Amino acid sequence: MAMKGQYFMKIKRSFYNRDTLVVSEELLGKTLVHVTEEGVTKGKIVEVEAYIGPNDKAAHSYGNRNSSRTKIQYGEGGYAYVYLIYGMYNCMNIVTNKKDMPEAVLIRAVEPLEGIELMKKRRKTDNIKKLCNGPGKLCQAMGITKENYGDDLCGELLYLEEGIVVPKKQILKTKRINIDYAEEAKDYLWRFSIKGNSYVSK
DNA sequence: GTGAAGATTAACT
DNA sequence: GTTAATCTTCACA
Repeated sequence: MAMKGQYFMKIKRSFYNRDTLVVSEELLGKTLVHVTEEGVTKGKIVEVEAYIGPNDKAAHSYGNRNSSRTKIQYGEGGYAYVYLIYGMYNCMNIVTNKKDMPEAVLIRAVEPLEGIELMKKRRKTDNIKKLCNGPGKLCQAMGITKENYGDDLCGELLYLEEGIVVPKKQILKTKRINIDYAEEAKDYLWRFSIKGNSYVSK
């Protein structure tokens, strides 16, 4: 089989084992891939949020809380941290930084690339713009559940591929949303999105 | 063992 | 703008 070239290379562990804010920015434009029995779905990451445990009141791992839920964040980067929120929706995070650094990046929105029919079936809608424009929605569309908790992103089922490189001036930094309880942490500009992309969440 | 709250979404008024 | 849906996790006893 011919060399696929850099645009389809799987992202390596070393990418994730770096500073969380740097990884967050560089995640934009990359392709999220999930292989399931029903088929393959791919989406371009267009919006993310960083959660840096020890100093981030919004993070589940704030103050180095280490529970059965957050423990995956204490390992190496490059693993999936999936949790159920409000009893109904799953949210997918990518664990970043090195061992004993409980940090992660929440995937908030992707642009559907492959397996769009499957996404429509799972989401029960034909509106492409609404398939993956939110953390709960993209997990539903791509079939990501807490069964994927701890999955190795350097494995074969759930991983990232190189995508387009997003120029700095197209990266929008804004405050995170829906975390008003987090006091001063809610003002951090830790939400990154691709400027003008119509698939980001509302 | 018991209870409160949440990194959301869709459907309402 | 407001609210219900729905269940795991965490804090406390």
